[in-house]
Amino acid sequence: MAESKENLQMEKIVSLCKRRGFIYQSSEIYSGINGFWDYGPMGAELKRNVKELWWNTMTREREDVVGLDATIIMSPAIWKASGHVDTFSDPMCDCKKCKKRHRADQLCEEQGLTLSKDANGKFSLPAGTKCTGCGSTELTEPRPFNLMFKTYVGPVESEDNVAYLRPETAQAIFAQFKNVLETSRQKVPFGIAQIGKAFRNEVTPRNFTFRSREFEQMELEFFIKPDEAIEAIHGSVATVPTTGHPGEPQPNWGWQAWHQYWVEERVRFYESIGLSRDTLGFHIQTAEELAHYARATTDILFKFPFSKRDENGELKGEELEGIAARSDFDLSQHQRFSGKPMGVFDEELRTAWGKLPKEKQDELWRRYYENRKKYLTKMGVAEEAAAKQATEDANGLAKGQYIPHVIEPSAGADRLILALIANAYTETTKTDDKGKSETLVMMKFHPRVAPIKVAVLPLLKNKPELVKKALAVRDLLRPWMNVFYDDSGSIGRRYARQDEIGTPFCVTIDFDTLGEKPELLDTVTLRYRDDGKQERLKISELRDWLLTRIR
RNA sequence: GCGGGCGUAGUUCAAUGGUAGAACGGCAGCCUUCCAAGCUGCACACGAGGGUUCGAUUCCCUUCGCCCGCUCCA
Repeated sequence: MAESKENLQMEKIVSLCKRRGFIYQSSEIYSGINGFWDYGPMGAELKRNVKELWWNTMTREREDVVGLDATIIMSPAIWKASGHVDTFSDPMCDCKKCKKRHRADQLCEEQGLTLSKDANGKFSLPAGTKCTGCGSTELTEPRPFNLMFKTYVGPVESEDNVAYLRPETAQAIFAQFKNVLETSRQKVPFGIAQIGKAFRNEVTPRNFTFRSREFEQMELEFFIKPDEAIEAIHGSVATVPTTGHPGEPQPNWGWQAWHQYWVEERVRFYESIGLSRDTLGFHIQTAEELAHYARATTDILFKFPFSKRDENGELKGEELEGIAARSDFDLSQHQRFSGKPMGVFDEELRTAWGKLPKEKQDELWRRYYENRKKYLTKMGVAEEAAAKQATEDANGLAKGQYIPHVIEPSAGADRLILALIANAYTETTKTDDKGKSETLVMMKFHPRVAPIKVAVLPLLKNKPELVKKALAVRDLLRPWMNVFYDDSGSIGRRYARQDEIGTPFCVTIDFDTLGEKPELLDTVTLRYRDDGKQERLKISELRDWLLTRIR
């Protein structure tokens, strides 16, 4: 089979990843395990840099976001409240004739039949269910496709002890929302950030690490006031342009402004680590695609070599991150399921509410009531009970109480790593004096994410003074950045090796460093990765020169 | 999970029913005054299990993994 260009490109990237120690297949000596990948020495550094940059950008450099590091296994009740237990398990069956696969529940529904489920949770198709593809009734028994990894807590493997490896990190943030609120001295609007592993038993892991069964998420849940509260306090909700960064957060921002803000903040982040806007794509989810509780979701895409093309032949891109406006769905669910209040009290709102004209109070009360009732009835609460609860909630709003709404920028760390690798991968063809050409690979990582920041190289290995001086320079820089020392082979070979792992700078200790030209004593050659250009720098200035470029 | 293709050093490839070669890469030494120079030496592979056979890397089966297409992607 002829392989596509995109496929070849990915194969080259996969092979580079292995050859240079970025990514290996998990358990490779036992012929691997589908959907799991390990990071080698270079990959581990790259990933650390990315996670640290995300963490710093999202928490340490902001006043309004704090961190959390929660467990992977949590109470199974969390996954009932979040809806994962129900929606993450679809019964599937295959047609034995035409091999088409169906969702058993959908298949039955289409034919006016009901999928039955016995006490053990085993599904079975009613007699006469036909394949919609070929009409055959020869279908396999429905098998549940559970996307959550299951395990047992404690020594007894019984249904009572079932627990799940988290399929997303977000729920832990919601579950700990009250604790964080009470111990962090934050007030809405504020966010909770978390980086951590998540697990999904994907039907088909594909495209190298892009869809893995074990992966790492970098998620922010940013809690904001409901628009009704903003309107009560500020008179109206700010309108911001639908394109571009809306600027510094303002007190009168509603969910739309905050959503726009986070989309643009995240794009700035990607730009700051080397993914220019033209390598990214955007997908604004349509009303049909949106989850029922979501108000808007914008996906930030990266144009991978394996991405599909649109009708104009342009790469469409694959999701790196989704920024979702999730209303107050998540905290509401946990409030209902746990019975613990998830609302906050807002002094400012209570004061402002009291000063509102009656008509305004009524209008906001009504809108909040309708939203709450809509949510409750959607979740299967009976009409009457929903109306009662929504009334309580709206009365609460009038007293300064509400359940915060959420803007959720949720990024995949491993997808980002793969994007950075694909983006950095550059081939150049070099022809030597004899007309012999060869292809050289260079990883053009942004210095901020590059696994190794600088390589220190003595020009020659067999001159002890050069080696000694080079080791001293290495030791000078080592406390400040990831430095690599190399003295084997020719200098050109060592440069090429560094190019292939994406080291942005090389420092060469030569005879001038030792004072062959007295005016150049204690200076070094600084060589740039991307263009091979060189300049001379004083050793005394080297550290600061590098630090300004790798941060 | 289904269908198709594939699986030989780290990588890219070759050969073979009688236990495998190369290139590049790696390591060591010599050499080398700036972009994969040269010389010498060394290490490293038939994904796993079973079957057929006197003998299997080669043929068959199973399994694991990779790629493509379906399916799935809350």
